[in-house]
Amino acid sequence: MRAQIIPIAVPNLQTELREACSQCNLRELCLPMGLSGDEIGQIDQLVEVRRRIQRGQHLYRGGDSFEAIYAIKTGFFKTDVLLEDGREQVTGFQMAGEILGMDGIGSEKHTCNAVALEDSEVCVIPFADLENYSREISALQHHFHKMMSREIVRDHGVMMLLGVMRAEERLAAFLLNLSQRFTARGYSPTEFNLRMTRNEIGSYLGLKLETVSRAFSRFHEEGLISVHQKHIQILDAAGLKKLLSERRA
Amino acid sequence: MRAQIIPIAVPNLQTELREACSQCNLRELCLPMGLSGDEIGQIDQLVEVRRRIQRGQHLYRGGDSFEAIYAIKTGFFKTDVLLEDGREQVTGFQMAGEILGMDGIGSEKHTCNAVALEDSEVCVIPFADLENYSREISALQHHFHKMMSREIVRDHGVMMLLGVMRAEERLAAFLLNLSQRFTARGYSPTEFNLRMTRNEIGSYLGLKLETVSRAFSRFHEEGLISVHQKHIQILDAAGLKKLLSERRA
DNA sequence: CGGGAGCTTTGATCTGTGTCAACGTGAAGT
DNA sequence: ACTTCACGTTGACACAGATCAAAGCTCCCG
Repeated sequence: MRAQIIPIAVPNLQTELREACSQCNLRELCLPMGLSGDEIGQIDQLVEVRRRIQRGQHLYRGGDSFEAIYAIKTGFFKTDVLLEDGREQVTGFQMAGEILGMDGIGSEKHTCNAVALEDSEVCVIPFADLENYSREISALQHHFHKMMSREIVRDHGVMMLLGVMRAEERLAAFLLNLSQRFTARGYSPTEFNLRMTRNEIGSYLGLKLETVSRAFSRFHEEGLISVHQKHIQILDAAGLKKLLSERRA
Repeated sequence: MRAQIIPIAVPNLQTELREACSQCNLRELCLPMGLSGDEIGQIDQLVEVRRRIQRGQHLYRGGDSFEAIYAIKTGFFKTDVLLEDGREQVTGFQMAGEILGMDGIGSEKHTCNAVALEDSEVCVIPFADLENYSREISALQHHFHKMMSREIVRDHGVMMLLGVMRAEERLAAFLLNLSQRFTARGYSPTEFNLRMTRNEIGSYLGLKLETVSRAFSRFHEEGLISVHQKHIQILDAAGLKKLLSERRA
């Protein structure tokens, strides 16, 4: 059921592909959201190239020169920033239809790392082209602004997690957020596989992996979720939500 | 030396004023950064109105409908988000030349509160107008994208603070960041007055006010800074930087 | 000039999460 | 089937920062 893919050999095991937005089943979720049929047709040339990124490989690294943003076609990524001493902060997990690379616009260099957590494909959107099309298609311009703004709002949510929530609140918020995003993509709201390790979850939530593991176990004991390794089932979403709204003395 | 200001009476104690970007001494720092003289002239009509916000008043609140972004002409703001139970996360402190309100683009409503920490003036930039001008003036378009991107990068820095740094590292990073921003505005790199309370600093850094106070005292004892109430003097910037790069076992 | 409100400092104690350590588990390869 | 390796779980203990409490400093207002 997936659109036609023509693999072409390229350097370092990544494969380039062609694909038009107008044919893409993510068009309602991704960059073209809200564009008319005509307008989507106009931006079909915007994505000239798709790139495959194997699990564990970097899409880009902090310091790489910024040329393009990337729309995730399939797969799952994390972005992180590193302190000189090696401490890592995962700044986000991104899934199909989400955009990577907007961090690089401001300085013309990427400022974080983007790593595939499973074999993935991204649509390469040369940024200069995007700005050109944006000047012609105001719906595209506006939607791009919305996406950047939402990234800022998302980041505020993470600050809230990190700044004021306790460990179990953080994990509950994390699970509910994943559930909601999987739902928007047509997957089960209650059952999914985590693509990231406990350590990566911990780094995102500002916790150590042991604390994440204990919180999972606690949720399991309390019947809120069922956990088997990376497989998660949400048994009591309302219970998880209650954790968030109930303030401890 | 300040440009002409014409006060006009308006509701709720705020005053509207007119001011052209081409006359503004912040033009090298603010939205018009990098525009040619001609281009700055073109956007002079973009800012139709200036607004005075008294200390303690809101420029906007979460939930307010989004119409405009704001360039700070003078003064100092904080932005924060609230949890239902009242816990507050300060997401940033903004000073002259910085932009407020980009959080609202994505949902057409503001998603945080912006509060003046001292009597302030902002230039109101109607967002629809900004998008229109952006389609004509590509340097403006590009610079606006850079500003949004930098906001994202800034937020990643805060996540790093909150996620992986210890209390004294957070405060050191905070002070160095303020120092650098004051410097960029022509103020002393080593001596300034904090506009925010210990509680607000704590909320920004994910710490309690007592912890912030103790960290200030500790820096003082160690000769890194001198603190008298809100007046801060940085005595050993290198020492503060060292705190950041030295990892504790 | 006195009183009070808001903010800050400092001390004593508590606690959630980190740290360290040992063991369990599942997947991949030989 | 056995080994290996990366990842996950669990327990015991430590500690950074939270919490609780009291007192000090400034500035404003009457």
